[in-house]
Amino acid sequence: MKKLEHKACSKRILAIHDVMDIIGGKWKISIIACLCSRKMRYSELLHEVNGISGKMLSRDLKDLEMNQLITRRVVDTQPISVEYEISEYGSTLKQLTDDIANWGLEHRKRIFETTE
Amino acid sequence: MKKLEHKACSKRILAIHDVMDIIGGKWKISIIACLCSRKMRYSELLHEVNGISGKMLSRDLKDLEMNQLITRRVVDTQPISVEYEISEYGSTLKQLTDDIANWGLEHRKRIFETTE
DNA sequence: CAGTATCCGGTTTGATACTG
DNA sequence: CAGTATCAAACCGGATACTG
Repeated sequence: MKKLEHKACSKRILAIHDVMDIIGGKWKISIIACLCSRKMRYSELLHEVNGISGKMLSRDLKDLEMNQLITRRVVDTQPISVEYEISEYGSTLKQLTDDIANWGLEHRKRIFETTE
Repeated sequence: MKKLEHKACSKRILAIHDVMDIIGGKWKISIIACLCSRKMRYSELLHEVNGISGKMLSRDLKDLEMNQLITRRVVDTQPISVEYEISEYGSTLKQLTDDIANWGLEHRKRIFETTE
């Protein structure tokens, strides 16, 4: 877990900064959303999270694991595979990722309507 | 409104990418959260959104306005002031920003508990 | 007050090649 | 399969000075 700073200003704004540090960035929410639906291997995520590069995926997975949102388990197949799974704590983000995805879906509709 | 791309892959993941394009980044959610509570002038936001620079604030405000999430109104005082307000569409994000802030507040608690 | 312009270093990201 | 190493490009974001 990363240590947090403490400054004297609006708690809500600080809290939002914290969240964006953890799940902000281009890919993290997508990764979490994927893993909320089912556990996945590295290569599956690489395919599901459209557009992510291997480097970013492994870096973000490391971050998410560090923040205890997901778990990593090496499966002793030949060759090895690695299973990523949402943690109990991580699943407290499920509602949030759902809301984000749903807002995005509605937004798409709106865009396609207004731009014909 | 920005045009969106269209590729053949999971709609939910695409939707999430859209959302992160719009409200991702370091400051945008904080700005929206502020404006959800009340309309504010530029200088107020500069003070409320702890740590943001003038450049980033005006850039993000422009982005948010372009996406029709907020409105900008020049008030003819001397010197002029500018009032930013959440739009009707932008207020559909209120629940989301609340959820993010609340998750962040809980997360802070958790961190301070586990790291003593 | 509400910005814009410029400079500039740091971070993020992607492509590609490589490893166990 | 599941990554790591390296390089280069793009973008982010702060400080400062300036404008109407």
